[in-house]
Amino acid sequence: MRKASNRRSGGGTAAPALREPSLAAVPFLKFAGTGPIELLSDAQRQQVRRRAVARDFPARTIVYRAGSSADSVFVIGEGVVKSYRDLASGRRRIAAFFFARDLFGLAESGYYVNTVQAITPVRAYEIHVDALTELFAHDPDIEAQFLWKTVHVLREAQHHNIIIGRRDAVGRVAMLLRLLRKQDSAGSNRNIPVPMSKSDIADYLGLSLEAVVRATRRLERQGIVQFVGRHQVQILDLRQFEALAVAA
Amino acid sequence: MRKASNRRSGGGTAAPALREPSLAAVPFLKFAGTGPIELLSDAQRQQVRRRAVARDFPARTIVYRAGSSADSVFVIGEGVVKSYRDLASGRRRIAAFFFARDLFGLAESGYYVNTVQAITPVRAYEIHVDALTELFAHDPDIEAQFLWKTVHVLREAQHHNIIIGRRDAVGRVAMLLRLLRKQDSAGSNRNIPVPMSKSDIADYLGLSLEAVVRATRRLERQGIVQFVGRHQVQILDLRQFEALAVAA
DNA sequence: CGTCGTATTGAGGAGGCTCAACTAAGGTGG
DNA sequence: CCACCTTAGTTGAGCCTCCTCAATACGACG
Repeated sequence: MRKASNRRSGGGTAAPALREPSLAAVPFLKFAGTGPIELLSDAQRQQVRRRAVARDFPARTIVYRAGSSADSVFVIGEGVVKSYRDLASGRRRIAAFFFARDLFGLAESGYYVNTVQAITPVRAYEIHVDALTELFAHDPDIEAQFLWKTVHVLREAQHHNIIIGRRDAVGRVAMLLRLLRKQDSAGSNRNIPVPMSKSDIADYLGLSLEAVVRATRRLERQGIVQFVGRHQVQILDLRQFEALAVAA
Repeated sequence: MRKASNRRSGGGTAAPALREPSLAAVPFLKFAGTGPIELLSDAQRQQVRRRAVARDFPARTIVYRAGSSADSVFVIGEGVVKSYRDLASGRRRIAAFFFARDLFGLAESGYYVNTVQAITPVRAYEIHVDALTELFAHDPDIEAQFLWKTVHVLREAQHHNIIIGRRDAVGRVAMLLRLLRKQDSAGSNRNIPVPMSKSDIADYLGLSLEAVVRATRRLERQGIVQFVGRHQVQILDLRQFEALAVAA
């Protein structure tokens, strides 16, 4: 299914073929397969790496704030961030969670539109816009890959729209869990990592914290899922889970 | 503020500098101004035009259906379309309305993810994906413009997220009207064209038709706006209107 | 001047929100 | 090691808004 380049799960011993910064997306055009694939070739990753600055953000660190000058875009090597905006009403709306191999740094007229904050410790590659321009000029094909990645993010934003369009809290929570499941391990796993807090989940789903809690509790009482600590969910009844999460 | 090239509202007499297919977006980078600008140069429009097929879609025509093979992207010359998906629940979610100078044709793995239908009579430029590839190879700068346009659409999707995140129907309707107002005439106008039906508005806002009706009626009863026929709204109290639409 | 799709209005019920009190977990300093 | 403190999570009661169902009005078009 996937072009499984030379994957090796061990630690980095003798210069493993550079795997970061890596970009993943479901392609725009037809291809053999259905899931996300790696967009950048080894050579392209090197090109990007050369012009990027590797940075580490401890959990909770603000990467940038909405309204500040947008000088860079970022590619995540490892970790999870949230991209959000605080509204006049005092509410916070999380526009997206970003994971390894994601691209973020959405700007408008040179200023970031959202605030981005690390949820877990994050390693990211910061690419200055000048470097980005240079990169695109040097290799137009890299530009194409960034375009496809942006299209991918756009699709995800539309999916988010569909999620929060549901009126029932249980269904929305189920759909988010399904997202997190696909994020991890190609989605055949019954244990889902949930790095973010329930409060973050509420802000993402457009619910109150209480509604999220009640929804998860109901899922547990019905024997569909079970929380293992605060940051992992176990799926007990996959059939019912999918039924809820897909029904839309 | 805008590069007001040679605008002339009359009919096309002696070869006016080709204005279509035209792409508009708020830029990614800093620039002098704040609204959307034209992305393509005259030469680039010619390049695009050469590889595109001009097509006319009467109102209500389906441009393409979700799930069908995504062979082309489209740039709108004139008219309005809706891009939507029908859910298993029987509900319809409109992901976006697209207007003149917009780009649509979002695909995943070579298949359209949404259905697109003309709301008004539409003139569009259909660009086959092969032609698009060729176009990008020929002029990487055009590719960049398509990237910026996609980023623009992504921002709009996020804004849509914020709209439907509101719980009050009146506020959501106000935000949509504000969008339509900005779409038309740089937004200094008190008369807003509303090409779509209230049912479409409901599907866009994630409300029932009845809720949309009641919300508009309340706006009218409070003397904030007034419907003139079915497809135009007049703003009576701009201050209150903005307060509602911005508050989020 | 009928007919179909769109729009409007009312009544009743469900679900999420707010407010409020309380519990659990994680981190820090003595 | 434990007391303390802070943040995250849980649960209940009552309110409010939107949804559903149902009946009716309007308007464009043939």
